[in-house]
Amino acid sequence: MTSKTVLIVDDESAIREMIAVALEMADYRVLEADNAQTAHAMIVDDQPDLLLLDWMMPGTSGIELARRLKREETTAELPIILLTAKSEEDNKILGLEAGADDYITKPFSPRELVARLKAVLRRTTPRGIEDAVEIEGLLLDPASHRVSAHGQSLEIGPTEYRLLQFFMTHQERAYTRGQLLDQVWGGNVYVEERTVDVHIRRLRKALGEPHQHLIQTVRGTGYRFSARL
Amino acid sequence: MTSKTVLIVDDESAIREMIAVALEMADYRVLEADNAQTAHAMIVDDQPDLLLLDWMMPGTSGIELARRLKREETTAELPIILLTAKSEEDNKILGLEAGADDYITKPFSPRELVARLKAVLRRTTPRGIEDAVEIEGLLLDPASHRVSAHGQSLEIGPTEYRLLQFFMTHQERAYTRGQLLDQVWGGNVYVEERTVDVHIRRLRKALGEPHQHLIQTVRGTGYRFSARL
DNA sequence: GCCGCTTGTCACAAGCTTGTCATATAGAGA
DNA sequence: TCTCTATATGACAAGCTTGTGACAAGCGGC
Repeated sequence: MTSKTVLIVDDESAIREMIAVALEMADYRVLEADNAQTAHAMIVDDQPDLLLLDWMMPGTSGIELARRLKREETTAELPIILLTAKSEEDNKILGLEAGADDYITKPFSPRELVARLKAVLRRTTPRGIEDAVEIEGLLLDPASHRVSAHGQSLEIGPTEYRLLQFFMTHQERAYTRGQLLDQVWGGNVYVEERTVDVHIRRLRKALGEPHQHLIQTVRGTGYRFSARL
Repeated sequence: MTSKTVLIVDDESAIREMIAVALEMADYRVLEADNAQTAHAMIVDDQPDLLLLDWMMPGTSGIELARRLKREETTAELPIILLTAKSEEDNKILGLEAGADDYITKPFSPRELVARLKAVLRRTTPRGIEDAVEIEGLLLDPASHRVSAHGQSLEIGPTEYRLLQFFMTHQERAYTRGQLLDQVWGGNVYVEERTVDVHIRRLRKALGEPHQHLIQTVRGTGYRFSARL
């Protein structure tokens, strides 16, 4: 299994360190940030799979960041676990309202943390990362990181794989080249929009004749993945 | 699409000019300021959509201005891209802490600038999630950017799509060709009014026999979209 | 350091769209 | 019915947008 990336946001480096160690032992990739701004940048750039967010921080607070992330389309799906020293019910409510998926009060044991984190990930990644997606005989299996058409496995490059995975988990919806760049390439990469075209072509080629029609051009807009004609 | 306004703040007029040209070519509206004070006034008055801010300036520095803007509620949401001659990591951190959304080091190519600017705008402009509209089996779904009649998707060009979308969201009301031009083509475009006729025809053709009657001619005035006879 | 694979760009080819015209039709009023 | 005016249509050339093949730089493994 490809290991997940977790971004820890907390202003106290000791706490970050403690958590990081625990997560690394549990085989997660770990990123750290000590304030909301940096965190936001890292989220856009590195696209972590989960956010461990401290509730109280100088500057933009955790809640504030959570709200902002939920508002933006590209980050709205990112699961968030709030960390807080206060155990009051009020905060819990506020946190969940802000879009947090779970909530842990300090102090907590590394074991508890990892357990909750697993639970949230299990809950929030119903498809794509874990489960294989299949459509019209085209199968993408994240576990083996392989794509096959009617059992016959296909030759496909890394970028095309990511592109296909994104498409298969976001069907029936048109995306602009810019959005695809954000979602598949990651945030602050500076790439020509037309590059998307080239990868679309490579993907189409890799899929072969029988599945070409799944990747549809939406003239004047971008592309769409759809089983419908 | 209405073009976005970008405010460039830099004390060197040569740099401002260079950037302004690049942005204008990319179809942005450009404002310029050579110091933080003027910039602040322009932000309040003209409400630009994005700020390109030089980091080092005489008087109030870029960072300082950024901090100030983030503190004020009315301007906190304004996306900021910092420009700087220094490529040190320190500044990047400082900049992001001050609330910048991205960061470009001089020298940079106009293309890179425009690309980043687009990315930031895309990220910060909350994507309006419009709902699908349906009438008499005719369905227009903005998400998938598709029009279908009783499940069967229709072949339709970009302009006809926009025209239909406008009509479906503004039913039971007659519009003159001029109004349609304004609404669908966008304000400052000079096209022959008769052109609307042609697109109406194309739209009718695309809709096919069963839905023709929805697009009605209002003699002496213009057109109307209506389910009523 | 060399080799092979992946990527991002370009330049050019193809394919669609679009705004206009010229011409055919259809309405309205006399 | 006839006439005048407003619309509908079919055809087109220019302008854009997208598809392609080739290529060079970047990266990782040997």
